[in-house]
Amino acid sequence: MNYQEFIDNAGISTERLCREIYRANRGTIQIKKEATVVRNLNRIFDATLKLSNEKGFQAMTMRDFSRETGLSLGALYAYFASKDELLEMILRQGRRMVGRVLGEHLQTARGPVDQLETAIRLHLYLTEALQPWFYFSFMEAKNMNPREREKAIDSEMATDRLFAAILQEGQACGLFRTHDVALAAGAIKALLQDWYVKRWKFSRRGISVDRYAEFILDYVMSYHLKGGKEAPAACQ
Amino acid sequence: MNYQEFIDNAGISTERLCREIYRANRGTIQIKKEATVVRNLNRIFDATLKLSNEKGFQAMTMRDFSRETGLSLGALYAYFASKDELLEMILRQGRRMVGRVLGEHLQTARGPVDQLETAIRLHLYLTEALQPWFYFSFMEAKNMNPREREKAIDSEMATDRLFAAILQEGQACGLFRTHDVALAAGAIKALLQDWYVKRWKFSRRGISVDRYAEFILDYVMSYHLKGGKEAPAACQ
DNA sequence: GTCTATAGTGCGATAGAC
DNA sequence: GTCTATCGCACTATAGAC
Repeated sequence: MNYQEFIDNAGISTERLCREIYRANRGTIQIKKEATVVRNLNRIFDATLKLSNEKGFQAMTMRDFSRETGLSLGALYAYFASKDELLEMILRQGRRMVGRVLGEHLQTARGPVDQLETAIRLHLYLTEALQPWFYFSFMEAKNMNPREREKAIDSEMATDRLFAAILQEGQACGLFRTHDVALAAGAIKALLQDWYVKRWKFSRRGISVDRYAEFILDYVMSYHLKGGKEAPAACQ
Repeated sequence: MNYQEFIDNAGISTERLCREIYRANRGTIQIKKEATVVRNLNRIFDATLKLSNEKGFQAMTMRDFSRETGLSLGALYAYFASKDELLEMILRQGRRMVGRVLGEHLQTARGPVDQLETAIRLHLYLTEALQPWFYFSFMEAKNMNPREREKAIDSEMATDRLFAAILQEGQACGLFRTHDVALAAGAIKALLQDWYVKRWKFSRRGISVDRYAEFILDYVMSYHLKGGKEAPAACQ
């Protein structure tokens, strides 16, 4: 799998995201014509991520927001009841899409090495495709209300556990060297996170996401894989 | 070197930091009695880092701040002319202390392996000792004015270059395997950064800073070191 | 469905008493 | 050196015209 293949298969598009949001929030969104809602939600999301990622969600005023979206203050409040609800809507829907994509693509791999590679590529490609959302979610987490923050922490821990489980299995069947799996899983996560948190650095250097995927895989495997690359029978 | 030894030698203390800040800002601080200034600057710094790291510098109001420091609004403005100047004062002084400590301790190492270990431990221990400041500086960077943001980026790039130079030297003299040094330096930085950005995760698991230092060193060295650990003569 | 105009709130910063 | 009291402003959110 490379990034282009991932994009072709994953079914990630802002259009789809906005349509899902509309259908999930028919209660709070006052506008009734689906085409209008989808068009404007697109603008609303782009503007929120852009302005927040430039100067923070709290610091983004509704006037900035109105200018960026091209909608008036009054019109904006037809789509959400408060700034806080806007935040929640974006986070919730992003989480849903991330969960769907991970769930659909993770189970295909067989054996720890293949699983580890798939999980790393999948996370990296997903964060590339939704980079503004991941950056937003990461940077705003500490400013959220307790409920939203807890969900962000849950999600962080779930990723750690996913990688830890793969590493554990690889150790159990004798394919990987023995290490603290929690620390090692955290390290993988840190390397993946760097991609969307420091995107400017990689862009500046002209590093593509596929190139970075190769790099991380090399880095991680050189720590975990034993010298002889023959898989023991226990690893399928 | 372990963390305790670092602390005993590094001369990092809030008291010292506050005294330096006072002397560097005699122009803008209206209060004249040094003892008073140092005592209150201590409160001001602790409160800023605490409140900002809980909910963001922008979201911290001067009224929250007054409550946390125990000083009135009027009193606070005797120490800085605006909220923005407070931000700048804290960033500037932190940078100065970080620069001093790195400058004093980095040159002692000889040979790429020793240099790499020293640089990693030093960065890790420094971020541990000043964790609230590093976290603050990292999370608020994108909300700063252009001048401050540029300084934060410069500092990030300088660390990358420091690690890249060590790796480059190690490769040149045949001690390290050949890799993209810029990517590898960034990876080291990402692993170090995880320590102060995700401190809650490590605390929760009871991982000490010395334990994490061993982990990172193992991780990084297993990627760079060639099989035979004998250093070629060219590496001193 | 989108607009303009504005009510009501809470902010950063200051003046002047002690 | 620190306080209380308050100014002027910019914000979020809403009401009502079109």
